[in-house]
Amino acid sequence: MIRTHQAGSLRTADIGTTVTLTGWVARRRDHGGVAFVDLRDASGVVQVVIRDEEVARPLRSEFCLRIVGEVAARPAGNANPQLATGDVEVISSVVEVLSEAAPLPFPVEEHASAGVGEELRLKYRYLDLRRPDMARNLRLRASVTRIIRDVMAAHDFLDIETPYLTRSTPEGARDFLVPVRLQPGSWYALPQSPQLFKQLLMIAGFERYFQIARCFRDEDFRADRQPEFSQLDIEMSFCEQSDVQQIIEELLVRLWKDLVGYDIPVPIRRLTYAESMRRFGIDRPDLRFGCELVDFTDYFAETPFRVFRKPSDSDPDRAFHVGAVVMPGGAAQPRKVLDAWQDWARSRGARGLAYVLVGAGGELAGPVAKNLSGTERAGLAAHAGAVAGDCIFFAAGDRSEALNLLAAARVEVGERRGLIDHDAWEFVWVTDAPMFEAVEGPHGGRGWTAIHHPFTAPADDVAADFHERPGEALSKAYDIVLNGSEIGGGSIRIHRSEMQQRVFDVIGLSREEAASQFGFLLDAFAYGPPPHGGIALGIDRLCALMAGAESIRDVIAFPKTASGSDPLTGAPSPITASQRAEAGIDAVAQPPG
RNA sequence: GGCCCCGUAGCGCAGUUGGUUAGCGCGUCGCCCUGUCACGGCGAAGGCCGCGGGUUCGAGUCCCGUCGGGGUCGCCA
Repeated sequence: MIRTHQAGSLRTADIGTTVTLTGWVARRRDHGGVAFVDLRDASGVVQVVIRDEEVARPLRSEFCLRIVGEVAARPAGNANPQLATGDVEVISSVVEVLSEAAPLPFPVEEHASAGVGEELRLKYRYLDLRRPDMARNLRLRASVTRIIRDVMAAHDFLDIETPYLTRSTPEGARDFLVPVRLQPGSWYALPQSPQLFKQLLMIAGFERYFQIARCFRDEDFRADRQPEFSQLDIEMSFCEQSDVQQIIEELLVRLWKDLVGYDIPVPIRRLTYAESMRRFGIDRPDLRFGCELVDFTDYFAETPFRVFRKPSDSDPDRAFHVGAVVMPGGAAQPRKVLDAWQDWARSRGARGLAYVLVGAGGELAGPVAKNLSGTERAGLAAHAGAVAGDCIFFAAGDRSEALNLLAAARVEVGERRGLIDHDAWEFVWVTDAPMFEAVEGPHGGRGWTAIHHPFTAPADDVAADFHERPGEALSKAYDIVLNGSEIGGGSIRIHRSEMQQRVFDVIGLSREEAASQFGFLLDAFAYGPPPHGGIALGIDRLCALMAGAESIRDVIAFPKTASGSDPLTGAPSPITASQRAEAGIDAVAQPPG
């Protein structure tokens, strides 16, 4: 006698044996004095024949059963050669109802998995997770973390936990805060990432650290953003960028080979940030299709068309840009559709999206064309790389805003024209991002902020004059991008106090502020920190992409809705006055000393 | 915080220029059929049309507000 709890794993080789199965009733049907129960567990479904109708009749969907029976081949002469529930069935001798089930709030069968409201699914998440596709997602996720631990262990990385109750730092995203009963008026913050702790671990001499860490950020939601999320956090000492990339590539190759059945070509291609922005207008390019952007800034330098000319009153520090993206076959779009593109652009905060249609004979049409000079019209299609029948979309203005619009237009073109191969896996490293970007200062002046984070090392630390011209300084940062989604990012870190101090100077963080917020890290840098660097991979996004899920909610067991609530538990919820008092929420912290 | 879409039976949806008794499929319940597998047949129950105002002789339908869900821009070092 064999015992098994894996209904779906029964095979023809098991015929003749007696098994014990546990699971849920997926379907029950009566035919010819025989009752059939499709019994489902997390591994799949098997059909059980119950000869006692008195036993079978009360069974309803989602009753939890234990069944003892003999595995049998299916009888010949079945009208349907495509067996729905496996190659074998079980003839029951004992059927025990372990627990009954109320009528379901929504269908649990796989074929009905689409189309149920998300809120309802989350309220009954334990039923939602019984659905085979959701169960598959969570099993996939478990496989991902298992392989991560395998690969990390094979390379002697230590799994070290860091605090979830830690110090609030004003940099970056909004913190989730936790009141502290023992020190009324003082608060912990939940970590946005283990960044500072993993750097301290490097100083402590653990040369290779990893952790699958939960991170918390109190920002608005997206389909790929939750307030708490998981990342694979890695840090290494005495390493270069290529060392980190090599580990990640080995990991990604293993994951995709074992779980997707795809061989990722290595080394994964590299793009510099500058090249990515130039060709795709974005630092996370989708390389599954072409339609690369074309720079028209110089082409239109002397244009009579005002929209494409740099305004005389424009900020001299902000680069002016005219760029284009070609929509193959786009000239056939009716006026109504072209107008809809304007609405689309305006919904993204742009003034509009200029376009020129290339006619069958190469002649240009559309409202923009007549504003251009004869010379400009003559060379336009060739410069854009457009042919007869194409539509050329233009964006003009502040360079970062124009590129932003063009990048979105490029993806939109790819989707509308069906240019994106949805079975493709296009990985790319994007490297050499700028250290800083200009921001409005607190009093209206010009300031700088770190693009990656303020512990990222400058690309050339020999010259190391980044503080002289912050806008031109590049960093040793590297992001890993898959199909237009950023799935991870990291950098080589600064390991010398003097350089760290200069970064703080550039971003306008005073010595007092730096000491107050990061003093413990700066102190640690006084004790011989090794050169180090690392990376973090977003596990939720990674799993969502692997599973083909549209939202990371589909690879998280108990996610939250867009307003941050959990319909299952009712969290977040008000607390009582006594809880509030005991937590010391309303107390004012006494300054030390 | 801005913008867009959606809220009709347990679930998924339809509901015409505002018109009389709000429909369909699945599910549920009852009966029948019986090696079926998204079985089939007959029948029944099941509705504050998210909520609150307004316009109108009349509102599921139009307007305003609000709540909830989803998407997106800002935001996410």
